[in-house]
Amino acid sequence: MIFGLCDVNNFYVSCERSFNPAINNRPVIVLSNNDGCAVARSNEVKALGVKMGAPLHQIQNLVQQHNFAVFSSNYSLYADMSNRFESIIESYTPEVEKYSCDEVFFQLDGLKHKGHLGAYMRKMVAEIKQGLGLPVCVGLAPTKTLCKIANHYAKSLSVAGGVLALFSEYNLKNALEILPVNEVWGIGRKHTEHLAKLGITTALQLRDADKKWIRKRFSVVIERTIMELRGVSCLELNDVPEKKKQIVCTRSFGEKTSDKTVLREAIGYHVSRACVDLRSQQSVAKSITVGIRTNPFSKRDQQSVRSITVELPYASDDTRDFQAAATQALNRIYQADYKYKKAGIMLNGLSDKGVIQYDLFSTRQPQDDAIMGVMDQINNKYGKDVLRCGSQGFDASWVMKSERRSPRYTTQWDDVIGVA
DNA sequence: TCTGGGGTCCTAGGACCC
DNA sequence: TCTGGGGTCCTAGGACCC
Repeated sequence: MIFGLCDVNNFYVSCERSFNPAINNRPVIVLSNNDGCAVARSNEVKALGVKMGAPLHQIQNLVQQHNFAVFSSNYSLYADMSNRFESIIESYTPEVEKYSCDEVFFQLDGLKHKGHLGAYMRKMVAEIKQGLGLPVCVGLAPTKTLCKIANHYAKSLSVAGGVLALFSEYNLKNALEILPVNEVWGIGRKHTEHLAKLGITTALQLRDADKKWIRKRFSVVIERTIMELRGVSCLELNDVPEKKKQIVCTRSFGEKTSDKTVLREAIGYHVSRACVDLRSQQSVAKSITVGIRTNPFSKRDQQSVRSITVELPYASDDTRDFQAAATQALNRIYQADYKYKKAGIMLNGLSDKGVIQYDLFSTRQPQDDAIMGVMDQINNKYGKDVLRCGSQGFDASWVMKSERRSPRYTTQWDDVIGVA
């Protein structure tokens, strides 16, 4: 088997740089929602020791001192660049799995006729750089887990051409020997601590450990990781994107609030978003969870974290059903004496729309379905939320901060460079 | 009052990923 | 004063069934 992984270096930062070459040699960070944390860092910023997710207010000194370029997240730009990135890869091999917005797995087994695969991949890397201005690296290996590692070295060693392959036992052994075990895909903080107690600190030690013994102490997940490190492929390429099994929408507020109406509107907004998502994958949901919480970082505020799940009598994809359930849920968990910082909802128990059983006594008529369809169509055509439920409100006083967003270069006519 | 063994389904919580 | 959001998979344990 020949797997590949192509991944964009510092994706959000690279998108910003692609349209703004003036920041090519400056340290750059992109912030999370609400302009809270640094979720993407240029190499210069990483070199200064700024960690993933560092709160902006804690790194202000560095930001000033080194003249960082700071951006709010510009999701429409990143989503569009992500699609273009994937298309180019698809033109090189038909078997691809989009793993995340900046990572694509693929298989090359059918492409031996293309000649030297390393050269073929270097051509792809160059085309992505040329066409999108995005720097990418490619790792090639017999399993997905090893691809991650090959990709890691392609990046950290700044390999010429951006492509690194790991196939021979000699190369694999050298690569795994010096790799800390926490760099292995699937080994997080907890497992790293646990493994250290068993004397396992490198990827090579993990690979050569007794897999049954490890399985007893951990789970089948790590056993699979061991097999993957040995070059036995256990994780297949998921080339048909699967439907989501739950849909989550949560946001922090720009400012704390105790106002129930504001909470209701925020939740109403999330319900609408989630239901659009639900319908677009032709699913229905059986229950909705509504949650509200105070700011966990505040030392002064009284803390409260509450959530509740409401079952619908029948699985639905109708925004109105979930709005009603959400209102009910909020009434049960809301307490006036807290300052809330975040609200969210989750749709659970998803299944395919085709197979819902209507109750014999259900009052719902099938033609009701048309209403939601029409609403989605109108909103698609004239813009998000032109048509909406009243419970969503109109002024959205809870909206988050996004003070340094760059223009939507590729998805808004007015923002396209060169358009007056 | 004594009381077996096997199976499924569901949920909560933990761990991990980007 | 300021600290993101959206997912998946696995396991253990309880409820229930025969």
